[in-house]
Amino acid sequence: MIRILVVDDEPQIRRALSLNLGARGYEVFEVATGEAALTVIAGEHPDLVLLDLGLPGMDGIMVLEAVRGWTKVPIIVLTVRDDERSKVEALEAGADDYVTKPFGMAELVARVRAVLRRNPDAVPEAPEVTTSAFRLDLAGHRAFVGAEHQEVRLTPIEWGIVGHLVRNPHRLITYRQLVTAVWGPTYDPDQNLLRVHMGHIRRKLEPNPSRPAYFITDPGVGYRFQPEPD
Amino acid sequence: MIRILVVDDEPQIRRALSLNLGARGYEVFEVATGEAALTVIAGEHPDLVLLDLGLPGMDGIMVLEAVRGWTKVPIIVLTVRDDERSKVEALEAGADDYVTKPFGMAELVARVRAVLRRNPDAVPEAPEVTTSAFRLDLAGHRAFVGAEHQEVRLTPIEWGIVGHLVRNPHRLITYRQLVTAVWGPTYDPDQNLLRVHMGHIRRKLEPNPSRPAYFITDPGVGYRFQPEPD
DNA sequence: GAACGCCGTGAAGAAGGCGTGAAGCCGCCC
DNA sequence: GGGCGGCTTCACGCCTTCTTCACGGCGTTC
Repeated sequence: MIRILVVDDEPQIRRALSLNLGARGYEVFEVATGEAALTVIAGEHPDLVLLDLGLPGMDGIMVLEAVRGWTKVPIIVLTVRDDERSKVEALEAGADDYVTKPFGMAELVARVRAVLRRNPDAVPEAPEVTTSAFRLDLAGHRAFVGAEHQEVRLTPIEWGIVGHLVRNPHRLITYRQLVTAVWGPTYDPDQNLLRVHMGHIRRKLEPNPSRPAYFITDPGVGYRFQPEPD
Repeated sequence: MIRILVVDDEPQIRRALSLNLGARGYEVFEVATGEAALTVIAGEHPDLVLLDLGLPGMDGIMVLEAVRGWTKVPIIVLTVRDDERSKVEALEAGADDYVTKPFGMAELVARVRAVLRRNPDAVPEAPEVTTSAFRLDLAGHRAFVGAEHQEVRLTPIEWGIVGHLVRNPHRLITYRQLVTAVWGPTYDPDQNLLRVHMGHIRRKLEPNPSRPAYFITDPGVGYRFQPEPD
């Protein structure tokens, strides 16, 4: 089921989009403000965002810029502004497509499909990771360790950290990248906080927590996930 | 017994379809308006819908769009309009097939069979879920618990929540997904509301409501249905 | 060898989420 | 009108989780 977030302050527009997209089999969420959009994008990981530019308070461009700091979710901008500058500004800020109101539903749906087609990896994300020590079900938030496949429970923050590392195997992830992925771009916690959580994660998943084999520290930079220990 | 809903405002057409399909062993319902069609589809869950486009008031396309928001029931459109645009419009709106009047009964029956063949999961959509603690008849909205198969009554909202969870076993469903599935994409209730309903559901279905074994909480994210406890 | 920086760990307080009982409200049926 | 069932909200207690702080280990640098 493909999940779409509609961000618009006009209820009748949200309604119309909801009905039409829902009729095409998409699961639709609606929010009216930029702030709420950020929350939902971070929490729900929708497959696509339809974003109105003319929002009260935090406007569409600000949402775009904030969001692009931590996710590549496809975003289609909807707006009444038809001038060249606005288009360039939105696309530069990271929008995937730009639709001016009023628009036909057929056109919008076609663009939605096009953008989703262009980002094929967005939907079928590999939800399972298996190593010789543990198995992670990213989508179902379940983790099993050892030969006995005993289930262990990770907390939401732990899932955030593990998920981000595991989705980028072998890649070095900096502290800041991890922090913005888990807590959002504004948060600036004690440097030690990440270490504490990593400690918890290792204790739950690593066969020998004091000698990490999968979640490797890169001193001074960040962490790295190694699918198979050397 | 495969159940077919006929939606047409002309009584003689309904009659003819009824007779012919009934003779082939299908169970046929008839309604004359789009509004009535929605009610019957929601309430009876027919296995297939024959939908006339030229309805008074709420027309066929509107019915299609409304229906596609919540069910994938196969729909064959019947109409006098033979132009390309109408066909595209109907198929885009979610129709499975398009038949122009006048049509032969043999052809229609063949198309009915073809559409049903194409949607094999539509008919045997497991309307029943059985665990060692309870049995749910999703289609009939009936629930039985314990070894004595005692019936318990769930409210509409409870059926909405349970149904959505149970149709996605093992999958983690976020709060927002559940809320949009039950109350619609606009609704943004007190976070606590879902917890209250989950409490009621657990008290009715779980053997030990204070230690849920089937309807599992994923703290900070949502809920998950586990068909068999570990 | 001492000082420093960085990392991991244990413990403890703070914060927040979750479930629950109770009460209000509303629509419906008797 | 009265009773009833269902939906929603509120307040509260519990428990998990998050966060902070202090400390020890280890390697590097001076």
